[in-house]
Amino acid sequence: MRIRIVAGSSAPIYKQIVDAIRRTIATGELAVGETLPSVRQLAKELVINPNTVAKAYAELVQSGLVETQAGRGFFVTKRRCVYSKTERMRRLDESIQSLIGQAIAMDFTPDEALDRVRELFEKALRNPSHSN
Amino acid sequence: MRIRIVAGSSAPIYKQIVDAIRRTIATGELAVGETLPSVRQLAKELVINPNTVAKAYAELVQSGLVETQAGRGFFVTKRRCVYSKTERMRRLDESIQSLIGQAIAMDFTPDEALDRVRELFEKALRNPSHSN
Amino acid sequence: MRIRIVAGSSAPIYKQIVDAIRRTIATGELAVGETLPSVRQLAKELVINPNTVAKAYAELVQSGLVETQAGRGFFVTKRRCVYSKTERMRRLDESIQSLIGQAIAMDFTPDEALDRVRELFEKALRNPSHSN
Amino acid sequence: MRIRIVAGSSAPIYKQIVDAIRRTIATGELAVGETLPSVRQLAKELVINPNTVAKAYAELVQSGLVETQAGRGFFVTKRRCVYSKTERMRRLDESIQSLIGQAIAMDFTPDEALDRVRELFEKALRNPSHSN
DNA sequence: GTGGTCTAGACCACA
DNA sequence: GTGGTCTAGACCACC
Repeated sequence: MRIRIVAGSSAPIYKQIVDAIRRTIATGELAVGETLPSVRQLAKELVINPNTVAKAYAELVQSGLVETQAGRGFFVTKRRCVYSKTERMRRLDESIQSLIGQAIAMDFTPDEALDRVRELFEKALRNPSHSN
Repeated sequence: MRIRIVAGSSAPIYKQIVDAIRRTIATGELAVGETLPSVRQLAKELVINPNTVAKAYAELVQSGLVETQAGRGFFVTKRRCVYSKTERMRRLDESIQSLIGQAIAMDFTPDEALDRVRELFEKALRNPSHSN
Repeated sequence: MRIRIVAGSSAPIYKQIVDAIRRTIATGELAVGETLPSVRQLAKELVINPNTVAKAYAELVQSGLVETQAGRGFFVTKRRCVYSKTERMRRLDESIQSLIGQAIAMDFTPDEALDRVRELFEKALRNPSHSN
Repeated sequence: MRIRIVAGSSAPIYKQIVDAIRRTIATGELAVGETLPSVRQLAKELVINPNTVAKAYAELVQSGLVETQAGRGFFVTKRRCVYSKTERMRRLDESIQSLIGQAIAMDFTPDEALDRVRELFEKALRNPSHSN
């Protein structure tokens, strides 16, 4: 698995990792039961501190996407939908609001933004993460 | 001009101000050459620290939307784009990718997510950031 | 608010903090909207590293009991039931299994353990945390 | 003797072995003076690392439940209590407090929680740790 | 080798 | 003042 970290991004590194792995799981690139790269290995690969990776992984565990066995590693869970219906909606809305903020702040029209969302959505589902 | 600050929002207060003013300018509510409310007045109105308003104004100046003349106040300047097209696109995509990861990970279908994006977008434009 | 940290405990410090605060919230000792002690202050009080407190607080945020506003502090949320029904059950069972493991390992009879659980439950609800 | 190891369990493998054997001794399934399965045999049976079994046995020896005679194996020793009464109580209470925090925070009523505790307790005793 | 916890300390963003 | 991120490095538990 290859994750690209964008240094100049506004998003913190650990968030970028969470996002990236969430996508690889969501698209099935990382299948249920598979192990994630070890904390130290990924940290070395990305040339960042292991704690930063650990923080990202901890968030994935919290959200139920990933489980951990001490001494063995992190595994993609089969369990899903940890959150209640309203909570899922709340979180989706939060993400969307953040997107809208970005879009409006940069003068994209709603149509431009929506088109791009649709486009990337299809790409994500069709061509799971074009990296390997 | 009236700006409503949402305390519980995830967006920092100064950011909310920046966005709100950006939109009042975009919609023409605040025309080129007009003056913004003074820092102290707006701070009093919103019951927040003047430093926070000052910071928001500084960001508007920085982005080129607003100019300041010492002792006279802040003025709407002629609009110009700050980010290059590719830079804008890159930043937008970043936000979108994050949204998609969230949505798929929480088992929302693309249609559900897109509909919600459209919905919130319209809401945001109809009722721009609680300012009116 | 007073939290006692037990050095010799098998539970990690940050877990003890989570538990303690969870209880003060659950019993209403810390009411909705109230602010938690600041990270640095609590760290100083407990003579531990601020990061450890921050980790505990982060877990409370994740579980929806607490919200944060950067620069202002941590607040008790009114939102509840972040988790789905099955997830709540799963988490409850996990806690119970852990308890049962302890109890059996130390040769408590089920009746002894159950009585004690009942007793402490009543105490918790009746006499919110006998500390202030 | 048959011990089932649950890979996905939160409890470490060696701990599961310790608990399982402790219970076979408590129930008399393994009588005083009897020998435990050899480290290598049990490891092979459970398809785990012999070190893990060795560690479990070491803990049993440490707790006084089991003795070892070099070259001959591990034997069940006469039972004695390891922890003082107050120490046992303190540890149990710790686990219970944690459970109560969880339960109340997730809006379970004491009755719901207690019923579940009782239920899982009975299940645990009827089917002691998947060994039989 | 793996992850888990904790410390110390830096630097930034926010109010 | 507050929290948020990241680093460096220690020590432990587990496999």
